[in-house]
Amino acid sequence: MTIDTSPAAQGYGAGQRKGRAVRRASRAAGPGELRKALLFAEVDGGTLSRLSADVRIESLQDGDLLFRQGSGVAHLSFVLSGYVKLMRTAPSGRQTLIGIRSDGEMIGEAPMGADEIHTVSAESVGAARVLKLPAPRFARLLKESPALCAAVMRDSKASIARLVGEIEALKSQNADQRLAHFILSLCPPGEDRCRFRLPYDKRLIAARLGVKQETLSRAFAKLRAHGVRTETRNVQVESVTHLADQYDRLGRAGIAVGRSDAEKRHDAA
Amino acid sequence: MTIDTSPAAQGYGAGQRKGRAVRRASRAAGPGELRKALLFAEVDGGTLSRLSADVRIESLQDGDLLFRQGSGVAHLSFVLSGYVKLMRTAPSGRQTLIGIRSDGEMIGEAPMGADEIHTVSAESVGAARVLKLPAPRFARLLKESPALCAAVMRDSKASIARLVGEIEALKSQNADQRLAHFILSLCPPGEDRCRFRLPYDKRLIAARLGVKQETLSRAFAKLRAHGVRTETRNVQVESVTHLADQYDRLGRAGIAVGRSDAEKRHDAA
DNA sequence: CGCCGACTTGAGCAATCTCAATCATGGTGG
DNA sequence: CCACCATGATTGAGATTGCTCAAGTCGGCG
Repeated sequence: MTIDTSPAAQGYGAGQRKGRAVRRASRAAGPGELRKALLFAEVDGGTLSRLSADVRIESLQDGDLLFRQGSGVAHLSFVLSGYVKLMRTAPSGRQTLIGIRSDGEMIGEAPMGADEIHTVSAESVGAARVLKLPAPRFARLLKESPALCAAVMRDSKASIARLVGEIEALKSQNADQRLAHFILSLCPPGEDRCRFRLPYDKRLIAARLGVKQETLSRAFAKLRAHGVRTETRNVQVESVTHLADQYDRLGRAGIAVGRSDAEKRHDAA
Repeated sequence: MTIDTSPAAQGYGAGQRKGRAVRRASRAAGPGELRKALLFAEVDGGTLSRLSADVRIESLQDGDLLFRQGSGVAHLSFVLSGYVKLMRTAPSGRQTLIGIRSDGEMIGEAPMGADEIHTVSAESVGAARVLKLPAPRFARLLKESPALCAAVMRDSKASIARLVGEIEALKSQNADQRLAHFILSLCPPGEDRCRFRLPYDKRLIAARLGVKQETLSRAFAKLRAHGVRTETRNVQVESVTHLADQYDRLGRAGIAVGRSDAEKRHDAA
């Protein structure tokens, strides 16, 4: 992969530690590894073994670039361990976090044919291992395997649901609420009092929630009053149910669709 | 369709003009009508004619509810004329606009089987006509037709791209920029000076851009200095290129992914 | 004419960003 | 071992953006 000089490439200078396209330790892999990709959970073994030729596993270091927005789609990749962040780069050069992928998740979109272009860039967050299979082979099998089609369609639906949820959050919740929701999503189910480690640093969490780092820090401080302790990356939640209850109280008005009928009726009352 | 009393149903009281599930003038339709759905643009006639049984066309009035978030997916629908808005309702009852569909566009997601649930509500904006086909029939044909699968996957990709763009906009642009971008997207291609009509009222545009109506009004006022005149729903753009150039100047810092390498290099210089 | 809905405008306030300083931590070299 | 530095995180102060509430305008329409 070459380093281009288009406007979209701003921020990836040669010799920089971050953003380079260097990868280490690429090795071959078999069909067994493919099962680790959630996409293939319900795909038949026959299709999987046909897919498994030319499958490779690569180890990435923090900041390694997996692919760049605007470049051609050569592989379909999955996270085996670690985290990979997806970003969009505006013509101005500004980068916006679109999502973060972890164990078993697909990185980017499933290629359906030749001549596809990456709509986002993908970069490793810390050390990570990814599984890559050649896009042309995948696209070919996609045409022949209804099971694979079904898997891709299911995955797309899940992606869309996730993105819709994100848009809803950005439009209708303030920073405190988004952080509360994020923390609740990390709490292990079952326990009301819990303790866990943040999956990545606060800078990345801030980007994920769509706020500045300082704002996130203040939001964490505000949640302390609701039973959320943090020391660096460790979080302790006094009571998950209590935090969930306080949810709307952290709220703001939000961006509605004009006035809802509920509001209208309320006015009339 | 019944009116439930769950929290999510707030705002849909019986007897309200808006939000009711009443529809008028449902009539049968043939395979010819199906071609108007963009999803089917490249689907073979055989599949299409098999899909066409039980296809119906319905006329909606402003505020008519097509389906409600949380209800079962009974049909796959397309806009034939007019606009349909997609909204999510939070447990608190607050509604957030997720998207707006117009001519030929699919409303919601393609059903893949039984037991699917609508993740959003759909409501007519002004008068509209929609085409509906039974979900079970569509799901069955989806299993048998690779062409249909390909169409659905292509559509999902487009949806994802649209949603990603929206998230990027919400995270990295301020209200002025989002409005400028929206206006630019409405300008007919080719002409530098142009004049057109806004597709729907400003309340809905505000919800789409994720701001309050008052904020939108002020954003319009600010764009006047950049050659954008508006009188009610009519817009005149002095120079599309000039507006596009002014784009970043309307900007703010935005929510980046930590500091980009570009910024780091800039500091060093 | 008078009302209604859509839109605009103004004033104040709340949330968030910006800039800057500080602090803790871990690693590095002396 | 300690001084030093880089990084991440926190905190403070002030500016900006966008929201809230409220009033006012405007164009249709009965």
